[in-house]
Parts: sequence; structure tokens; C-alpha cells
Amino acid sequence: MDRLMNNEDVRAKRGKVIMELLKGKQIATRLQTLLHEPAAQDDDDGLGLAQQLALQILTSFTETLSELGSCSAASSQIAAVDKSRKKAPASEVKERRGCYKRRKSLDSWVTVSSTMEDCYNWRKYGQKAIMSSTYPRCYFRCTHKYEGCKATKQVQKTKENPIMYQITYFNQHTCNKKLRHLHDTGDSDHEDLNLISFEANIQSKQDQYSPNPMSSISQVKEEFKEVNNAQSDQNLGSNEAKSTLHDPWQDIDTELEPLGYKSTWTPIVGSCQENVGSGFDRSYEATSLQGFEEVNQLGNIDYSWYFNQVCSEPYL
DNA sequence: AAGATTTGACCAGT
DNA sequence: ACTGGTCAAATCTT
Repeated sequence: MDRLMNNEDVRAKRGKVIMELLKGKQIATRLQTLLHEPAAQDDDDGLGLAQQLALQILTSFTETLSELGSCSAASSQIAAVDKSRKKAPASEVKERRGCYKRRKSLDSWVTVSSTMEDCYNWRKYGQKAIMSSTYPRCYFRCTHKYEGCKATKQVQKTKENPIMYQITYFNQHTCNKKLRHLHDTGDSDHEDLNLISFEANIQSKQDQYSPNPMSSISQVKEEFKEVNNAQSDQNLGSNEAKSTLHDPWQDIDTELEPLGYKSTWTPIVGSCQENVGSGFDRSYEATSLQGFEEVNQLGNIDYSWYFNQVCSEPYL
């Protein structure tokens, strides 16, 4: 087994994570400035630069995720050593339905995000009303479960800010299959496990599944215009139809849901707090360009995501 | 037809 | 007994 990380290492990792996020924020600010320049929006060079900046932001987030991933695993290892573990008795495999080992102590971490989306393929396997919560909790497992990937996540709207999702992840992905969505090039050799690629996540208008990051700024702009037009035509319903995945919360608070399309361009990591969340709301009421610019105020992201290591079992 | 989602049932932990 | 996590049949979507 690799050597365990000491506290020093963990601190160093945290420092690196913060640096990466600050870098991302800086680039996002540049992008925002650029987008405020009318000339840049019509000019190919300007758009090219914007795309480049956007890619840098994504790379920054990717680096961060990568660091956090290793932190997570390392912390699990520490916890595994520190805690006296009680090994559950090996229960015989039952054939009956609903038989499972209840989650007790797994490698887990929590993020708060404005979107349920991330760079992996998930399959929903359950939904539950939770006593202490207004909103139901949805259960997802990795699409590649049967290839041995044990990653799961639970998604729940936050009480304080219902446009935000609290996402609890359990177990790291072992499938190493990042999101390719429906535009599967079949070129798995080119998958960079630590890179969230804009290009790989392009999604056509026909795609019925969950929205994805866009390929370019201009595409985002076009998309935004469409969304705005659709909305001025009227109703959330037609936009919600973009996803076949029924929003379990929409019946509860449809008025709080800006649009089914929001996750198209919302950041997939980090915690977008109240100001950003309400920014999204406002952007829908603005003109398409204003809305677009507000959306790009990534500089307002509050990086108050946090890790919550609850582990008494070693990370495998 | 294949794959994804929904939803009621089942089961473990507290 | 209650609550929450998972299973799997039914249903839906592509």
C-alpha cells in the first residue's frame, strides 16, 4: 500500500487546492471582463480567448478535484488506522430482494452545488422522502456498477437554498469512466481521467438527458438565447422536458426552480451560495446577454465546499 | 430492444 | 417501531 499521508501532506494538499481555486477565480474574472467588452463578443479572437479562458477554468477545477480526490482517499487511510474498526460479521449472501448492508461508515464527502451534474454517469436507483427534510433524497449509483465501480451519491435540495443541491458521494469511482454522455466517440483511449473536457461534453439540442457543460462560449450564448426565447414563449414545462429525469422537487417548489436548463452552465464543483443562486434567478429575467454575463460571474463562487470524512473502513 | 427511471417493498441500524 | 438505503418489477424513453 502507498505510504500514508501525514497531516503535513494534507495541509500541503489543501494549500494546493486553494491555490488552484484562486487561479480559477482569477481566470474567471478575466473572462468576465472580456465578456463585458462589446468588441470581444463579435470578434473571433475575443471568442477564442474566451474559450481558452473557460478551458483554463475547467482545468483549474479539474486539478482541484484531482487533489481533493487524493486527499479524500488519504484521509480515509488515516482514519482507517486511527479508528478501531469493528468488522461486521460476514453475512451470508441472501437471495431476497432488498437485502443489503446498510451504509454505516464509508468513504464519503459532501459538496453543495447548483447542479446535480458532475463528470460521471450516474443511474438513479431510488428516491426517498426524508423525515427531517422538505425535499426527497435521490439515490444514484455509478452506471458502471456491474463493472465493479462502487461509487454512489445522494442528492438532496438544501433547505436553506432550494436551488442548491447537497450531494453526498460515497466511495471513489473505480471505473475511471468520465462522462461522455450521449456523444460517445467510442474513443476511450483519449479519455483523460483527470480532465473535464469541454469538447467531450458537448450536447446536441436533441439530447434528452441531463444538460451538460457547453463546448464554447458562443454555444453558451446561443443556448442562452434559445432558453430565453423559450421562456418568453412561456412555461417551465417545455424546458423541463429537456430532461427525461423527472425533477422530484419540481412539484414542491416549481417557482424556485429557475429553469431546467440551469445546469447547462453552472459550475459543477464548489458551493455557489445565495448570491450566485439568486444571480441565476435574476439572469432569467434579464436579456439573454445580460443573463449570460451574470452567469459568468464565476468570481462570486464561494469555495465553501467541504469534505466530510466519515470513515472507519479503509478505502479500497 | 436496450437502457434508464419510478416506485413500492424489503431489510438493517438505531 | 421508525427511518433510511437498496432492490427490482413495471414503466418509460430512445
